[in-house]
Amino acid sequence: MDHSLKIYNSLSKEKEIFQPLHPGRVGMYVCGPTVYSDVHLGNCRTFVSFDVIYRYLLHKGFKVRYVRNITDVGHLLDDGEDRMSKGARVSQLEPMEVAQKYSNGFHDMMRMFNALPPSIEPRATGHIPEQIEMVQTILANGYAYEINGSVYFDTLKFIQEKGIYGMLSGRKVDELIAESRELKKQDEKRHPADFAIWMKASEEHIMRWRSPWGEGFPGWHLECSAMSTKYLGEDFDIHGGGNDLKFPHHENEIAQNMGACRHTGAKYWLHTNMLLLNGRKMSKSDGNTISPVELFSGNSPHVSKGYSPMVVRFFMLQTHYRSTLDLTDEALQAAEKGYRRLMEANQALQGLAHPGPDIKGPLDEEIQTLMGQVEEEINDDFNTPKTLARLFELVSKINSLKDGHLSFEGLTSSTLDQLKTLFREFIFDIFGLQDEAQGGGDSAALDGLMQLIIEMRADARQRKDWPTSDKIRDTLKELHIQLKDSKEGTAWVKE
RNA sequence: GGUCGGGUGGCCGAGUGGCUAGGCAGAGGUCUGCAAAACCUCGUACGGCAGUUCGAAUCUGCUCCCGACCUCCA
Repeated sequence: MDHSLKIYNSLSKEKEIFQPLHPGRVGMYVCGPTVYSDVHLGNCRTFVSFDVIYRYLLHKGFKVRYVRNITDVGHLLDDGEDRMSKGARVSQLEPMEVAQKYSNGFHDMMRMFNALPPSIEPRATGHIPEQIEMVQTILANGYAYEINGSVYFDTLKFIQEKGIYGMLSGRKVDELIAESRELKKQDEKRHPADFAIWMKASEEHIMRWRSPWGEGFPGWHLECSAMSTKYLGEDFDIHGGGNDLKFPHHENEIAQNMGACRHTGAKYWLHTNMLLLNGRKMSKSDGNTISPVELFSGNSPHVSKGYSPMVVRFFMLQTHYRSTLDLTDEALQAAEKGYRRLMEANQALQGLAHPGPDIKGPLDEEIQTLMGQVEEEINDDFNTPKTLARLFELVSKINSLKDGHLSFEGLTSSTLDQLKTLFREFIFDIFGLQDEAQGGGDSAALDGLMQLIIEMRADARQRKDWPTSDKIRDTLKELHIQLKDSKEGTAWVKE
């Protein structure tokens, strides 16, 4: 059985066996959000994907330094205005207030999705000296030029000397020349493919810092180069982000890294695919959009009801991170049921006691094989849908054992224990799911109450008092509590 | 237009030369006072047209359709 981790590298366009630069340690940088408005659901998908990757690396025993930045400067709009400044102007706040407000919202959302916080969450504005230093290095190396207080990366020269520009996005410079849009300040650039690494601040520009080239602000791509270098070194293991960042952001990042320290930065580049709504890209302008909050509350024409964060997370795991994920109401409903099935099976499993005797037979082997496959699937480029498929095959076994359709004969108690551990680890530690059916703080009282009701119904059933027992069952159903009868007694679950 | 990724059973979604995931929905059965839950069985799908092959959904060519990116984007 192959237990090595394989990762698809966007740089080589192939799956490669993961070998960390330093044994036992992994450095991972993921491009975080620009905090100028509420988090987009698509952001959530990307960060949930990397959360699973982070969690799995931790599970494998790696010491992981996970850096995910917050962009709070330099990300310009079409008209040349800074996204942060615009947010500040529109709501009459300090740019830092805008950044703080949406950072808080972003963190709240990540918590709802049960995404682990990164080890370091650096902000672009907190690393202006590092960025200025990098600009100086790139200038000194001859891959940039200064004009009127702005500094541009000399893409053409870089291409001529290094010949690697475009390796990530598969782009060619001739095309870049021919198709580049008309942009403000483009006239300053020597070549349309050049990009700003330091921008001179105009009179009305609020966010500005002193630099060797006058007052200005850093270019959008620079922060990631500067901060990844600072916290992970000139060479590190994994760099991740959304597909849409491949070009120009990551392409330029690589160019900057090469321009500054002659390294590409990360060894493995991972890109998550886009989230679609009803088969097409989410877009505010044509109404084809839904926010995380709307999705949770059901307050949107695109969904028939609300879906909990864990259902949404499970839904995301059912698709591979490199495939587009199409959000539809129907698919969410299916995911909700699947999620519950998995959770309930796990609860049943954790409660299973081996009746003995402890003998190894065909069932033991079958379960061992499936458990091995679970591990194999996640090792194959974090294939969560396939991993889930394997877990669901085990769910059938678990439910059969619980219901007595399958005998414990031939299953060792050690394998049963391993299975319990495997489920706990995959569901909670790696997939990061939480059991929402497990009641909140009032669960002790509720449990007692439900126990009483279930006993009363059992009495009624013994007396063949069907109207009473059915009334209990139906009334609870209306309260979204479902009773599940089996040979072992009655269980209940919140719907 | 350029670049890239797709089109898989009613829906979602893996897979990728023969052994043909999984979830949801559906049908039949077991169980049940009746249900629900659970379990068992079932559908034999891979856009179209050619070709390679003993064998293709999987490879090649052509074609149709969809999506993303092309300096706003996770």
